[in-house]
Amino acid sequence: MIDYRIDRGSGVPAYVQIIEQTERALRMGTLRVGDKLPTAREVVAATAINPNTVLRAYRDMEQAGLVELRRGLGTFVTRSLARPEAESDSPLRQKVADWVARARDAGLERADVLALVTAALDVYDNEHDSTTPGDRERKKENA
Amino acid sequence: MIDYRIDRGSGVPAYVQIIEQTERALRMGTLRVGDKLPTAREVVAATAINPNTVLRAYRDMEQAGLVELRRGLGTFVTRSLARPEAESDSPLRQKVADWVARARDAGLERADVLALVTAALDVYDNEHDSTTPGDRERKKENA
Amino acid sequence: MIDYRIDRGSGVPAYVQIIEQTERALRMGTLRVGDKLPTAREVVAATAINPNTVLRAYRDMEQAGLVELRRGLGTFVTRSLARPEAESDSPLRQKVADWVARARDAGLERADVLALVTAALDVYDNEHDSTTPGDRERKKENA
Amino acid sequence: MIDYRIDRGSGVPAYVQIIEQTERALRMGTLRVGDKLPTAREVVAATAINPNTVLRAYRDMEQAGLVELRRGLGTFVTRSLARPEAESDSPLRQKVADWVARARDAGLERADVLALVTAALDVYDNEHDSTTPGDRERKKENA
DNA sequence: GTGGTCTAGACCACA
DNA sequence: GTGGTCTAGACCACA
Repeated sequence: MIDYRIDRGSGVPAYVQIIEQTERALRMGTLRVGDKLPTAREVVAATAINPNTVLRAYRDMEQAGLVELRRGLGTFVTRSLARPEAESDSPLRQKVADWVARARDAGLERADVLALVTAALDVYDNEHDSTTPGDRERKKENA
Repeated sequence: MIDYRIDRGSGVPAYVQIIEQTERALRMGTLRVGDKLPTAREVVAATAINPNTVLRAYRDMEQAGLVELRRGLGTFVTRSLARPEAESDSPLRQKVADWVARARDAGLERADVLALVTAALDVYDNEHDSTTPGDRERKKENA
Repeated sequence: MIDYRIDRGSGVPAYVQIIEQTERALRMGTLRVGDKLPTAREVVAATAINPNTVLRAYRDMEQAGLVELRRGLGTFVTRSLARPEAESDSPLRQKVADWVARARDAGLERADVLALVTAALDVYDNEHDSTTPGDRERKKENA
Repeated sequence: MIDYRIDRGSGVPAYVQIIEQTERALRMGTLRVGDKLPTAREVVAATAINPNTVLRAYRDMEQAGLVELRRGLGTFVTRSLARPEAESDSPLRQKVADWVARARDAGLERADVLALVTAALDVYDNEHDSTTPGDRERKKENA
């Protein structure tokens, strides 16, 4: 069961944080089609945010076609965003685990790690921008 | 000069995006103490957000001790967040560039890449949580 | 409930006046941890300044760790600045009440009274400056 | 010669700080009719603010009838705000010096001291408000 | 209902 | 010219 963590004070709206964390779990395959999301009540208990806020996030994801709200039953994943390359035994995932460990062991904070990756993404995308015109989702995804 | 990209519709407030991008540049050493940030007018020209929104971001960073707003002169970096491990010729940076290239070449989107890294960070931090009690900045940094 | 008075035309920004008055109340113990500040709407009704201006003041105080803004609930004091020496039954407070009464009865205006105290502070601090190097908050507090 | 101290970051405009400090000196008798204020150039050297800012303050005080700007000569005090009760050998001044010393020795900061005095003024003025209707300058002076 | 973001626009402070 | 304050007003986030 996905375990949401809300960072009040990050400036990012709570419902956006729920959506982001859900999408990440979908991409990682942690959450699969048919899986049940926690009830609003459960999220409230874990995060101290208001049930309406949770429902707002779930409703947004329903409109995006990711989940389905079934009255009286719960909220269920209806679409996968999983990538075979992101599976837990993939070499890509092994490698990033090694790299992250190295970075953290060297004293870098989570934010440093994410800054490094974002910078690397920017470099890659700039280089492949004019070359690969089909690659339109680049920059906009995580500006 | 840092070049802000605002993703309207990400749900993340524009002023938060400016702060996040500035902090990333500080961590990467792209922005150094004494550097001038773009004027509110320049950001407006580049991003079509309102000058007040830019100033809100700059003011928040001033209160955080990162920059100084000098009337009539501009806004200047006053504190470094740079890490030697994040320098452009560091092995860590080389490695992440390689890994990102592989991931993107395999067809993963930016969001997939960031999801993989975040998941790796979570795994690492969970493993080192109870072991390394000084490591208190974990989860909260990027919930 | 604290009752803000805005002196338009003093040249001091309205949001600064709100912060100053709040901090004074915190120092005096008039406002304690957990107390609720008036809502932006209430301040607007009482002072005829714009809600955004009130929120600017509250936000600044939140970043200073003095209060917490809770959406939908209100703004609450989170830190005390109270000094036991400033309690209402302290001899110090008795004495200053006597002195102020004498000064006012002698025809001095509020500004005269504050000028006298500021001058006395300057004299004291100059005398104890080089002597007490730990006393670094002197002059800067109220220039 | 009066020695201005500008607290950048207090939120109070620099020219207002100059006026406030000048008025305090006038009330205390530190500055008397005929005295010369420092030249803009001198203030700039001491405070690192722009000469125009100093001139703005001087011009405002000229319009208030406190000083006179004589081209090529300097700026001179033309009106006294001094009160006999505030003279350096007055009992009122002795007393406040004692009280301030006590308060500071007890560990109170400048801001605590000023908060105590302001609170005492508020109490006094509230009590004498309805009683002494001629006392119209009360609250407004230092809101 | 309470706070939060953002805008357009006026006007001010400072260099 | 650059930042700073304030406003009125629209709309959103959260309780």
